[in-house]
Formats: sequence, C-alpha cells, structure tokens
Amino acid sequence: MIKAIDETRIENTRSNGSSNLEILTAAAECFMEQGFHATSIDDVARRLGATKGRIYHYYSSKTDLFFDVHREGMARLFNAVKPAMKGEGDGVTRLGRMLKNHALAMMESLAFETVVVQGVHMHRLGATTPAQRRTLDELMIIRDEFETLFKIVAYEAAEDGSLASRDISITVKTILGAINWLAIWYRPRPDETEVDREILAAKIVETILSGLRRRE
Amino acid sequence: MIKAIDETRIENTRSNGSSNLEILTAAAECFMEQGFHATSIDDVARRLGATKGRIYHYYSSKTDLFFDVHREGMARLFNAVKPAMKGEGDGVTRLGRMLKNHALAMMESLAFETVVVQGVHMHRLGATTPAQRRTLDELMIIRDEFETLFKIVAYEAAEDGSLASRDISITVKTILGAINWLAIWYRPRPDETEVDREILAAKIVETILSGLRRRE
DNA sequence: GTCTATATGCTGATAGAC
DNA sequence: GTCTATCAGCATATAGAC
Repeated sequence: MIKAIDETRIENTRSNGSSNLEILTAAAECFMEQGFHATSIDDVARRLGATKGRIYHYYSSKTDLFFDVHREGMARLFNAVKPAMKGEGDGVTRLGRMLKNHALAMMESLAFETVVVQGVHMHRLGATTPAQRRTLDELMIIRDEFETLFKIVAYEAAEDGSLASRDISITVKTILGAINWLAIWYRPRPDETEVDREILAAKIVETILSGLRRRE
Repeated sequence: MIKAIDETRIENTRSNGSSNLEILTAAAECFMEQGFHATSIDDVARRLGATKGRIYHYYSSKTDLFFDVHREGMARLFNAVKPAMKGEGDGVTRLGRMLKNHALAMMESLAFETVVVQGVHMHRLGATTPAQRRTLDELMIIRDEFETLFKIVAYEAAEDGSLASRDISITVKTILGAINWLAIWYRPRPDETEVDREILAAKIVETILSGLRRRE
C-alpha cells in the first residue's frame, strides 16, 4: 500500500518526463528562507539565474510548484525511513533506527523538509481552487501514511513488550514532533560533516528512547 | 532578568493604555488559520465585524500587529511555566511540571502560540524595515530566555542526578519540539473539557520523561 | 525551452468624513 | 474611534518573440 503511494508520487513528480530537480531545489530553498507566500516566482527564478518564463514552462502555478517540492520531501522521508522498519532488534530498537534516519533526512534535505512542515501547517489553510484542494488532501494522506509507518512499528513494540506507552497515537505524534522541530532550529554549520549529523541524530534519538529521567 | 523582560513586554503590548485583546485575538485566529502573509488586514477586520480603519488606529502596520500577537503569546507561556520552576521535587520532576504547563498553555491559547511558532520560523526571513528587524530580534531574545528557563532547571536536574542526558542544549530543544508540535496537530474537539487537556498533557509529559523503552 | 513585456487583481497603507 | 474611498505597488499568470 505504501509502495503504491510512493510510485504515484514519482509519476506525479515527473509527469513530464524530466525531473527538474534544479527548479525544485531552488524553490525549496526560497520557501525555506521566506515561506510560501513571501516567496515570489521571480525570487525562485533569480536564484536559478533565469526568469520566470522557465518556471511557468514546467509548473502552471506557484501552488503546483510548492506541491511538487512537498512531494519530493515526502519521498525522501519514505526512502530514509522505510528500510529501517524491518531487520534486527525489538520494536523500540527499530523505532529508534527509523527516528535516526528521519532526523538525518531532515538535516540532509532541510529545504525540502521545511517545505513539508509548512505544507502540514498549510493543511487548514484555504487552498484556492478545488483541484489544489484535492492535491493538498492527497499530500496529507501521504503524510498520514508516513505517520502510520511509525504507528505500525510502535504497535509491534507494544506487543513484544519493549514499548512503555499504551497510547500509540499520542506517543507517535510526540516523538515525530521532536524530530520535525529540527526544521525550526537546525542549521548546518559551515564545517559540518556527516559524522557531526550522525552524532546529533543519535543524541536526539537517545533522549526520545530513554527519556529525561535517569534509570536506576 | 526574566522579570525585567516580562515587564518590558507589558509596556510594549499596552503602550497606548488599552489592551486591544479583541483585535489581538481576531488577528491571532486569522494568522493561525491562514498564516501571516496570506492574512489580509481586511480578513482580521471582517472577523471583528469592523473595517480596517479600526485596526490601523491601533497598529501602524500588519507586521506590528503580528509582533504584538507574538508578544502576548510569549507572555502567556512565561506566565504558565515560570511558577512551575520552583517547589517540590527533583529537577526532572520540576521539568515535568514546566512541560505540562507549557503543553496546557499551547492548547488553551492555541491561536497565539501558533503565531509564536510562526514567528520563530520567520526569524530567518527578511523582515523589511530596520525597525521591524530590531523588534523581531527582540522577540527572539525573549524566545531564548524562555528556552533558558528549561535549561536552568535541566542543569539543576543534572546536578541532583535526576537527569539522564548530558547534552542539555539538544535535550531541551528536543523536548520543546515535542511540545511545540502541538501547534501543528492539536485542535480542540467540540465537547472537549479541561480534564481532557490535562490527560493529554500528562501523557505527552510522561512520554518525554520516561522515554519509549520500557524500564525493567 | 527560455526570454521580454504586459495585463490583471489584490492588499497594505493613507486621507478625510462622520 | 471607526468608517469610506482611494492610491500605489507588487506578484501571479499569460502572450508572443526568439
């Protein structure tokens, strides 16, 4: 089921045959720095060293461009987290791997994932046309599927006895919040390495898995 | 020090002698539902059952209005969290009380606190005039002071041995993220009571303090 | 496939009546 | 203190040249 959705994404993202990753990346960076509404198409074009004619050739509206950035961001999260669901360890151990990969993806694709966070926020907003509203609903379904990945493993963790909590839904929302908040405060340092990010991700996951209170 | 900042806020918020809580609340709700840029002054006026003449009589720009909503939101967080710093219990116990009050304030003043989250996000954005940039910087200092409240108690918890983690800064950012994420997903149900919110807050705090992994 | 030029509409902000 | 009327600027989107 998840796989089917993932394939749908790729279809949508690349419906014209070319990926336009250059445009998507420039747009993601603008949206990250200024937000959706404050970003003009001219801003994105300027970042590309082009004019808006190029952008409107591929995307029929700014909203559609935003949605495609969102789709790409979700795709990267799925690609990071899904492989960590299976494998060795009890449920909580696997949850920890998923969270770590989620955190690393947030850092490595910060611009795209910041847009995803904005998109979730935008959910309640009045998306203009019915077609756009439909697309936004579809993106939120994908978002829910992502949350479901964590719920599935959390249920497995509850069954194998490794999970302390009983309220899976609230627990998952809480821990995803801790990770997603990276989009607000994390900014890479100039000299930052992959190892630095691994250490940061490990610390965050350790805090989530073990809690604040020291165990005797 | 914190107290001084709090008083500064009250001065700024009520510099004209009247509190204008009606305008602030209407603005907060619009900003929550549509975001800062997508909200027009006419939207806020419409929600008030008035026209924008009324708003511009008190606020010289939309940005100033946003900042005052942000200030009010921060003030409510301080008022909720500061009393919980002192009192009985070890450091982690007091941290738990602070987090619970924080979560309750998020739910009870959802519109204002959603604006605070937006403001933090907006920090990197290009605020237009130098005066506005100065105000935004000032708001971020208040935000940092808020985070510092948690760091102070976290240090105390490290010293009394109740805190497991050693990296205070990352730990605090992680747990505040878990709480702040409420602004994204929490929406009150029609029949919701104070008790419901207490239960939700308690569950979230329990997850943060004890962690996911069951203790033997 | 990308550019220039332009139409069109919206919104922040102001001026002045009441 | 609030309203009506209005201006000025900006940003989305389109049309058509190259």
